[in-house]
Amino acid sequence: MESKYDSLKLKNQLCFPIYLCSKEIIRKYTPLLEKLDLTYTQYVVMMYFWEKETSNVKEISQALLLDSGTLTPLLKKLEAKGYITRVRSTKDERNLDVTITKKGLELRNNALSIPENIGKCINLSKEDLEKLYELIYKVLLNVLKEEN
Amino acid sequence: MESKYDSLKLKNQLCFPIYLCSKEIIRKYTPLLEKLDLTYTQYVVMMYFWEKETSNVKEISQALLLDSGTLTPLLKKLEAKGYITRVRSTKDERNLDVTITKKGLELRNNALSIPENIGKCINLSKEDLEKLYELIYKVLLNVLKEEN
DNA sequence: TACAATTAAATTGTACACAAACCATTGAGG
DNA sequence: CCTCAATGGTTTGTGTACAATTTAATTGTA
Repeated sequence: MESKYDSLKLKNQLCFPIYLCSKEIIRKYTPLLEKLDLTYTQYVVMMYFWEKETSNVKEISQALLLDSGTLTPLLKKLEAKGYITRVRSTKDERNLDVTITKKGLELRNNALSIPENIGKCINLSKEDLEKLYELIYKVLLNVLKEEN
Repeated sequence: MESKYDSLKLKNQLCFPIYLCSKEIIRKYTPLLEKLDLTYTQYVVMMYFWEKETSNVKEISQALLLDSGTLTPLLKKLEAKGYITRVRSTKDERNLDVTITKKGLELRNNALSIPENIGKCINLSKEDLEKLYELIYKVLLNVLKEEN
């Protein structure tokens, strides 16, 4: 029987399974990342630095869609672990120059097995993977596009 | 040029856009849910109670994949808002009977416009929506299946 | 050149999210 | 019965996550 409340049923929600997927995949990462002494978010930031060795809070924030209020303590933790350095820019003291260290760069070698490992958990065919990637990106762009 | 590190590039990660999607959609919910005095997680729990008026922490935890350590304070907040009641079961004092109140049930009427509103942000065709739903569910089941 | 507006980070406050430890209740075996 | 293992929930500790506020530095402008 239909009801005007059908759209509020959990099984008709798209966001809920996406939210669960995100949480549960991240949970799969946790034991793998423990060996690197990283959390998932820290791992994402390290992936960013493996591609761009120097940056600042604003750039990271824009690239990873993370708030400065999230990044500030997170970067301090990565600095404490010796993976990055944090120094005020001499050109513009408002900016914080964040740079990966030798230790941080070397960490990448210990992370090489992780993507494969997670891929096994996700366990999709190549076509499904590509389609999912395409659709998730489409949603992400749509959600970010809207200014309302 | 190829590199052995390619699999660690952010753009080759599937989890990252899923994680962003989840966060950003939830962010779209926030202003809509403000009118109901709910956060996203609280909203999910209320949707659960709109379908099942009485439950307990263990059942909710299993249905929504939320830890009891997350649920305890969250349910206390919903109780403080008057949307649910929390009473120890008389049959087995270990269980907590959680029941939606009249006020909590009535709240559903104020939530009716939300799914449509979010749908507009996500802005996918019917086919894309169905495909995405299917794929996300497939991933979720795979990730949950694995016991390693 | 003062000084208002802007900018980049940091801080504050609230709310998950979950592992691990804890605690009270219950049920099962001796 | 009595004890002890199992169960269901709560608490504690750590780490995001972000809105809103604050602070310090810089820039644009009268």
